[in-house]
Amino acid sequence: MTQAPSKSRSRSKGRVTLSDVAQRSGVSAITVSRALNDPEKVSPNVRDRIEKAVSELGYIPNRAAKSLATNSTNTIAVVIPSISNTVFSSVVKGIYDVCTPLNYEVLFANTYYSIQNEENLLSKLLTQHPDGIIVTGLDISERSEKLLKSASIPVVQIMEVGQQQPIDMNVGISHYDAGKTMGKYLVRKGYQRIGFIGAQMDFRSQRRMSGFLSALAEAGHDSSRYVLTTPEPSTVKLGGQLIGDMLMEHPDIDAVFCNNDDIAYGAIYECQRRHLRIPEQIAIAGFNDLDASACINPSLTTIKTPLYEIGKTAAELLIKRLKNQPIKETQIDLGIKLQERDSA
Amino acid sequence: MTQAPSKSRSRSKGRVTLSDVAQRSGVSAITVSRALNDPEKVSPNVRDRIEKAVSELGYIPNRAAKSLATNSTNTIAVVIPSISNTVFSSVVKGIYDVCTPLNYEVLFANTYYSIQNEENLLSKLLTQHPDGIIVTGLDISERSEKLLKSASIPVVQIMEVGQQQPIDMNVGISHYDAGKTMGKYLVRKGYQRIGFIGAQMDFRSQRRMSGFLSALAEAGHDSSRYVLTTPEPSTVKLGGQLIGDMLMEHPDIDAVFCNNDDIAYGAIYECQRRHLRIPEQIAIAGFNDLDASACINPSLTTIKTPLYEIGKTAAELLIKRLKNQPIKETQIDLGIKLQERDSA
DNA sequence: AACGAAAATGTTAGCGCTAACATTCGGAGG
DNA sequence: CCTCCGAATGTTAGCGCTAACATTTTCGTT
Repeated sequence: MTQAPSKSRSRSKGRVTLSDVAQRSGVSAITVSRALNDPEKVSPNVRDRIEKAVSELGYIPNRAAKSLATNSTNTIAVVIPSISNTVFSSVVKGIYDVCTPLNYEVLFANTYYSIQNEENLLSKLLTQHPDGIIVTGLDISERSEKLLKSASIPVVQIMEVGQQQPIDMNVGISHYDAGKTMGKYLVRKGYQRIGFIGAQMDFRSQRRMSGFLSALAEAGHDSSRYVLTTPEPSTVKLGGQLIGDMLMEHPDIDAVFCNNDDIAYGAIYECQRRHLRIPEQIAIAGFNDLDASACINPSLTTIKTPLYEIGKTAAELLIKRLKNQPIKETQIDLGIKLQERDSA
Repeated sequence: MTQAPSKSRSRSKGRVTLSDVAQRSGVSAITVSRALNDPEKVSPNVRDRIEKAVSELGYIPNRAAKSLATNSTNTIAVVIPSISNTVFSSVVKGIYDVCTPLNYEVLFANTYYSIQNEENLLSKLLTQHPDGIIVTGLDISERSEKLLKSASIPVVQIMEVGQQQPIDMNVGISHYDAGKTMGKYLVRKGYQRIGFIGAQMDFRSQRRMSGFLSALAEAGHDSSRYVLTTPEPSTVKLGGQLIGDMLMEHPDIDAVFCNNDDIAYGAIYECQRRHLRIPEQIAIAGFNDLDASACINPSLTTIKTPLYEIGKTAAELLIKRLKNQPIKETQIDLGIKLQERDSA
């Protein structure tokens, strides 16, 4: 068990390498490589010897070397606004559940909803030469688009499908239609003074709002009157503030569509605090149908979005493309569902 | 702009490399490398030429090659139970906020609270040869511990500090003390039949529970009577079920400490549904102090935990170690705070 | 027993980058 | 004008792995 004398200018840090395993098991390095990556190409008894050596030496393959040699990283990059947003953590779970068993590594970048950030993060991410990339949204800056295209790797844009042409593939829902669905629903329910409150107001929120308002307009409602938005990141607390401000200005409002469920929770809490009965005095609706939405009092009428499925489908699509498997559609609308409950 | 004829057995995929940039700017590869990594080592006018070539060619460095040459990946690995858990997404944000600006890549693995998973994920993660690693919890299987030690990289264990000796460094809070704090508080408030409900019941939850129960016992309460737990993952919905079951068996219970805020939300909703007044008829307390806890009705009495700070501190500690900077303490208790509100 | 094809294993070189040492350059000091 | 020294740049080799081709072994067939 003597250490081989290191070469004059060696930079090795003494880690166990493939050749150590090869030496120990009396075969060449490439055979060990095959035993590990393609076991059926190696005879059973050699394979056993190699496995024994691997575990005795505690060999851990070096992925960087593999990447360099194969020109592929088995990594997929994911660009999302923020992991700490419940919405995206569901999406991310879907991505993980597909990638982990297939041995794809997942790399995140959080843009925090800033386009500037997106460009920087993107070029940083590409430094890792991911095999494929999942990015949030269809609205991408020209520079980002250029970066993505020049990387010449498959791209899936998620969360949204719509008029805009995706760079490559696309999985999501139509936010405009979602807004419209809710607008029609509230009109149909007979509400008269229907409002909208929203935070963050990224592109998708804006499209939800415009779908919503166009439904109201089509029904002859004065749609622009009861709208209150802020670019601040959306939180439960902010939902309370927004509904508060709205009620201050329009005490007669009788239904509010909230940007998302978090805002809706805040709105519900604030209404309770003001002893407004929901939905009799004021109806509240949300968007996403998070887990808690079915439990809150009153249970929240909202739009159910297939968050986990978006992540899962996007990852599957990407990996199919990477494995050159046939792909039926490159643009997938996973649809939404109006979840009628007690709050509206 | 003719393509250099590829060598006989080239495996290159036509990506722009350092040498392409070098050729274009009329210097050697190493000079380009220096211009990019250590700009002040290169004369200004050469630097300009190189920068120009980089942007003209759209050069993106290959991190795998760099890792292989430098024997360091600029990557830190993070092992947590689940990203989709709000608690961990705060922690993760803390980690990101430290790592991203310093150009450290972050790699996740979700164990979903399974020790078996942890071992597998760990060996997969180590394949990437991260420079350092952050793992959740002090309770680690022997095999995992061996793996970590043999990787000989710095390790920070997070979420919890306690009796158990950490492998290397440690940032968190004492869950036992947290439970005890809440137990004492509820006793002091004069509640008589104090219970505990909990889901998931991982090691940390168990320690919270045992701290809590010992506080009750010390105060002469019959602590074991009003306890209801389940190993299922905790959700808001499950909180409702647990309190429901608890009330079925012990309708006289007058205070309940919930495993975490999500369970507490579910409990509050369910009590509302049953028209039990909180805190008059039944007090509810939680753990973590998530954003929504201050907004819910009634606002939730809970234990505030420094989630973001845990992530941030852990990442800072790890990076200090990686840069061989002096470290004052290797075990940091960030402490908790009892957040008194209306629900208890 | 000889042949040939398939299976098993080996050799060589190169993926893109940087450490370590080597050389050249530019300018201050005599 | 030469010497010397630090700054700027270059040369060489190697990080750990695998693609591509090369060689050897195995084994069924005639």
